[in-house]
Amino acid sequence: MPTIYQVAERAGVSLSTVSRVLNGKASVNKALKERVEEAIKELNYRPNAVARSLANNRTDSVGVLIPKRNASVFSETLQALECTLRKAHKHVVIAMGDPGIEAEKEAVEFLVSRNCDALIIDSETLSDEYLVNLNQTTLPTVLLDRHIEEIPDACFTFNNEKGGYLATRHLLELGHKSIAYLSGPVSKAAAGSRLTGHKRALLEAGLTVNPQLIFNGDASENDGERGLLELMARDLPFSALVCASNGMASGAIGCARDLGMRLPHDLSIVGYDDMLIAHHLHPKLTAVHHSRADMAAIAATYILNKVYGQTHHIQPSFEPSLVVRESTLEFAN
Amino acid sequence: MPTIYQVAERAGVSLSTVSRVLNGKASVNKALKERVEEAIKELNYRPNAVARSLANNRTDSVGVLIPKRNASVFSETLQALECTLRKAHKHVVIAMGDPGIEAEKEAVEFLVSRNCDALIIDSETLSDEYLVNLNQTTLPTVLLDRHIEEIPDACFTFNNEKGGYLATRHLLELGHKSIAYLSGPVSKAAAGSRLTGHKRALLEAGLTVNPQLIFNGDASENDGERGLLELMARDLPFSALVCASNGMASGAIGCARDLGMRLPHDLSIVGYDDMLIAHHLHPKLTAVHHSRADMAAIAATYILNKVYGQTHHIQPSFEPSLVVRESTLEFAN
DNA sequence: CCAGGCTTAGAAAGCGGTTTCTTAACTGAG
DNA sequence: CTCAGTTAAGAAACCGCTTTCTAAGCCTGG
Repeated sequence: MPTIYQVAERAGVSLSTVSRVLNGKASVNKALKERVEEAIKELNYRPNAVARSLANNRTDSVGVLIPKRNASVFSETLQALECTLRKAHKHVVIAMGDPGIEAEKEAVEFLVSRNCDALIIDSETLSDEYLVNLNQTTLPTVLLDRHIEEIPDACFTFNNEKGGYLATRHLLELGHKSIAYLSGPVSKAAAGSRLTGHKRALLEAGLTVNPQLIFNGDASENDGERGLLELMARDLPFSALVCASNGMASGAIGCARDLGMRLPHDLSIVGYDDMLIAHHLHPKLTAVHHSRADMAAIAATYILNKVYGQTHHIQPSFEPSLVVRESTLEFAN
Repeated sequence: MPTIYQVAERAGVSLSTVSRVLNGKASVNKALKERVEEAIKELNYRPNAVARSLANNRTDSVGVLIPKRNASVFSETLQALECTLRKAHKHVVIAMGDPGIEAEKEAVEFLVSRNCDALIIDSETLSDEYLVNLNQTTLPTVLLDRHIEEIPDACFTFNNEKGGYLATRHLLELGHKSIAYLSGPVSKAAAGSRLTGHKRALLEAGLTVNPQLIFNGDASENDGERGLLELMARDLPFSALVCASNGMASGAIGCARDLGMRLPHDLSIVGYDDMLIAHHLHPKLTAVHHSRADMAAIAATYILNKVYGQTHHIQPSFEPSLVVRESTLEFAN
């Protein structure tokens, strides 16, 4: 690998001049500039990124921490981040937290020790305090799908309340009056908001919220099955079901089928968020959609602006929408 | 951030001594060593990875190129790579090729320009010649799911022939005699091998290979549907179908259902490779499975040995296996 | 008791860039 | 024509660490 020194030698100039040509910050004589550029081509020279980083105190790399969650969440997010950042010549260093707070802290440490310029974190586990501290004292950090009071600018979240609202309103518009709900863990803000939206839709429609129609699970496929069984055991008839995650929807659908129900005729089901699952289930699942890709791209752009002094326009718009597929049907008596 | 110099000062030694303590390569006086370690703790010192890289001419980073293919392939591979490499304190820099040879070359360039120590590439697009040259003249490179004659050691592939064989043999064992086959693009080695395996199973069972029962598609869901329709139009009865990709299996299942067929009673279907889809389809899809995670982990370990002089034992065993779910049934005349 | 061999610590030279500082040359105004 | 004021190129310091080189100190054996 040729160095800047060899380029200078070949062009008959000092290495400062070569550097100036490379960075274009200071003016250099046109003739010299051309000689340098020629030398660069002839030697097939490429500046050493490491040396540059050392001198600049900047690595042009962004650390990304995504837990080993389900495949589609993971890859959609990462693909969008990588794409946005690479266009700006930043690279993505990745760490995948094993579940567990210690493992995730270690992953963050790992990223920090690699001298990333910024961090993008998607974690439910790490504490507010830790993240605020990280952001304020160590590295600029943005959070995906999470909100923390102290650092609102650094947080990017979906409008889960609206998502829950949309799901339920869709069913209401189809004429359903008795709508059950499989909730994710309400200790998590996202699950709580979705449920809030569900309730708002009911109230707006003049209906009452019946806690007997709400099941609290952990968002897993397994709990989808358990939830449906338990709701049915409560002996309160319902013609539609909102699942706050597509994993639960998948479990519920399988369970319903095992029970001999015909879908969507006997039960309309709305799911949430995982488009890959939604597409492959049968019936194809009507579900609330929000674009993790959009969120990721915006978060990455925010970093570009904040850390690298770029000036992209950001329009933080990633509202949920409802994608109607085949799992919901008009209420027929 | 404290530097090694400040540590030296505080410990009252030279920075060479601190360096030696850090790297443990040369012996240092026990008392001094303790003083240094104390100073490190007190200052909360962490060596600067960039400076270290510059001095060592080594970044401890491995570039990974994975095309933006389907989510589960992507994330399974990446998760395994990251996990294996991080345990060895190497980090993963990621680039995602947009489809297209130029975009992928650019992505490789990007990784090379970041001074990665090695490359792990999963690409169907890049030419043999380019990859051989890359491996031999630029950076140690390993290839995932691809075989190139000139650099056999650097290639890690699945036994697709065996996979195709297993799929078909399963159906034969269930008593099926007339088995249709939806193939991926035979120009790709993997698809060709699977088909070869399929044929071998037929021949072994004393059956003949009927080209009328083979459809060549592009592995997409869409072509699964097209394929099934075309095969049925050929008016040659078949009781079972092998799909060389789960995408096609998904398309075929949807199509079969639209045609009013009952699965698996009217048609047994075997799929290939994507466990996520296989799980969520209905009926749950019996499919050939091979572990991309295993392959990725082994490839990463190979890099660890070759580039970083480690000495892990490698046992390159990732044979395909058949996961029987619900989409295949005994042939009942 | 002293020469020779080892061990160990410090000084200094890189690694490959960026940037400040210096100086030489050139500009234009008085 | 001279002198202050710019401009542009080179010299050198620096980023933080590793490693070679040098030399000091110790031990051992003759």
